[in-house]
Amino acid sequence: MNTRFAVATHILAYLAHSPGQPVSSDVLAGSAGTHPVVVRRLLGTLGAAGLVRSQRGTGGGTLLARPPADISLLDVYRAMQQAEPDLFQVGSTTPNQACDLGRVMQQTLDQLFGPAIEAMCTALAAVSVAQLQQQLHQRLAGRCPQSSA
Amino acid sequence: MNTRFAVATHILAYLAHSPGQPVSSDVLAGSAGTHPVVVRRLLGTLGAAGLVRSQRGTGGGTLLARPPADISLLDVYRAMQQAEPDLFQVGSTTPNQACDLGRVMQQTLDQLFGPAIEAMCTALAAVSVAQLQQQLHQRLAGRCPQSSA
DNA sequence: TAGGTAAGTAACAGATTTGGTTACAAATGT
DNA sequence: ACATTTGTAACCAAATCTGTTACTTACCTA
Repeated sequence: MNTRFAVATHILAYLAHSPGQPVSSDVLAGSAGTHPVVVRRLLGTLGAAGLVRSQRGTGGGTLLARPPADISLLDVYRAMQQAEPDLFQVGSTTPNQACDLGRVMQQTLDQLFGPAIEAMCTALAAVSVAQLQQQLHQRLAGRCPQSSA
Repeated sequence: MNTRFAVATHILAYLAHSPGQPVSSDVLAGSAGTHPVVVRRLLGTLGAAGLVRSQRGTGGGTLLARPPADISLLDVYRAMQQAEPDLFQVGSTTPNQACDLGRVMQQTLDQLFGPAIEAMCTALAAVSVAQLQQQLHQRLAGRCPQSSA
């Protein structure tokens, strides 16, 4: 998998830390260790999925469009998948269409992978950004409440 | 994901079709729609994981090292992961280590993803190559029992 | 033992993907 | 007006992936 999912989650967790306070792509990029444009690309995807809202101009930035408890990792997954459809997909073979075995292999694999992907989605749906933030807060053990990079 | 997992599964299903009968990488490549060397690469990985055995020379080829009922898709997954460790892994961010948030983000993400990956593994473990072959057989509805490409 | 067959493996090429970067237009507040 | 920040397009270097060639090693058979 690419880093997009992880970075997107990172961004959302950061935004959850500053409720009501727009955060610039510069700050987010600094925290996630990437480039502001990369962040803005991801924010575009997250915005299209209705997870964040952005404001241009002075004092602008991005904030969560919903309470962090209402955003699950599955939402993030779906948002990223919308932009890049084969994130968890089983890589398609190009089986020999002349061979019957090859011809039905792809659909059979897809069907068998269905439950596996579904199971993963269920697990992702069980985790909210609020929970993620809480986890982070626990690990931080009080210091560095939100800023510092 | 890359096509390796799918092709490897394809290969195993094909081998399950010809029990006790060594199949050459040429034949397997023909069925999977790829190059014999690609197949041999994958067979090397599968062999290292103890899923297949190969014989060189005339009449040689590869056959399953165990009954297809004793090989799960999780075995395949693990074999491929052995050779390429981050198949389903959550892509690692390179978060700003100066920021406390960045520092704990990676391990927190890993922990949260744990159950999701575990769920997927459980689902994969529930499907055996024998079941896969049976599925294929049903779809083929009788014609093309094993060869033809 | 000679020759053929097939696996094992290294090396390389072309295509694709990915993340980072620059550049610039559009919007928004001061 | 002017500074700030998002929104995008374009491009680059690096990595990755699949296919391919070439060659060695092992094994079987005539």
